[in-house]
Amino acid sequence: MREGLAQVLLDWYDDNARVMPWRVGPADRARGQRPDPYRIWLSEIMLQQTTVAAVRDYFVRFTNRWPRVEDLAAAEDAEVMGAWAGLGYYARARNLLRCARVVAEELDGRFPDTEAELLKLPGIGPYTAAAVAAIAFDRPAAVVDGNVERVMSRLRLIETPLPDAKPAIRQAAETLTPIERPGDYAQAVMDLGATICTPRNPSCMLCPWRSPCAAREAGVAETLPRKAPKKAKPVRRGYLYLAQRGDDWLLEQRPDKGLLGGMLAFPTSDWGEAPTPAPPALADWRDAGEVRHTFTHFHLILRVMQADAPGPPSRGAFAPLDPKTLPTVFRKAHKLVTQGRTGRD
DNA sequence: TAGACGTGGTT
DNA sequence: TAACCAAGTCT
Repeated sequence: MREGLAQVLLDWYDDNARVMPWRVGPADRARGQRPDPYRIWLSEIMLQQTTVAAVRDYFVRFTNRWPRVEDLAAAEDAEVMGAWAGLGYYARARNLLRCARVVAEELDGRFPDTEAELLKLPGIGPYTAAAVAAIAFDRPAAVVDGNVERVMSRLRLIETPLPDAKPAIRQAAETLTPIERPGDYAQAVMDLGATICTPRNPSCMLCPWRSPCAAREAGVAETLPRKAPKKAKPVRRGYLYLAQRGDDWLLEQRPDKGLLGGMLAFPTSDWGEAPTPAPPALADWRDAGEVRHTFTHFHLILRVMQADAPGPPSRGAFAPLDPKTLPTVFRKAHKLVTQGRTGRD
């Protein structure tokens, strides 16, 4: 009897599953071990638009510090934002806390086990709802992330550029999702996309789906999925102010909405074509150099101004600083003056 | 609905 | 070096 495509992939996964701190591997899963929904949810939030390599240490740190969703829900906002610093997309951390508090306080500490209910929680969209339902609760939910878009567009030779191809891709993904072992299947497709069906130089010779992959057959696997061209990033400039009093630094918390929202920060001017200087205290400001940083949609060049004996600040407050709790752009500025390097991106 | 929203590794 | 890419969500 011929095995279905899902079964072929599950066989491949049984031998090739990657080991990850939040994952219950196929062998343990077969013995009946169940994943912890809290850990699956946390890993999925961290993994949004973020590589496994970048997430690993943060995940271990978070779960050591906050082993259960109730622990995370009880944490101070600033503690969690500081622990998230460096991972990026900080709205995820704000929504993470909101979600943990809803689950702890209104759902008795238990995550919902259906896509529809998960989707109602902050920070959980279509992908994450499906991933948690499938991986944590073994529901036959179709996960569609960047890996799956690539795998499906190749397997079924979907040549329509993204995002117009999304309905066809979802259709293909839902059709393939099995009733048996849907959680392992979800992880298997993503492992396939991450290790075999890669964006460039896919290892088609090693692929369990090399037959019947339509794009491989047509010799165009590497060109899929097609995507609309990206827009060029503009350059913005600004001033950043480093004021010290002994071991204390002048710091402020950024507003909850917008770029780097809710994060600890050094005071800056506005960022634009011709920024207006905005020193946060009367002082003898000196030019300490330049920091360059690239965000998702623009390049930033910051003129770093430094002062040692500033007057009373008009914004922020002086406090001890652990630079690890700063977003990367501010960590670069701190490093510039503490290690005397020119910050390049 | 298209744009906002980070970062670090790879090519 | 500049561009591209990675387990998306929100507005």
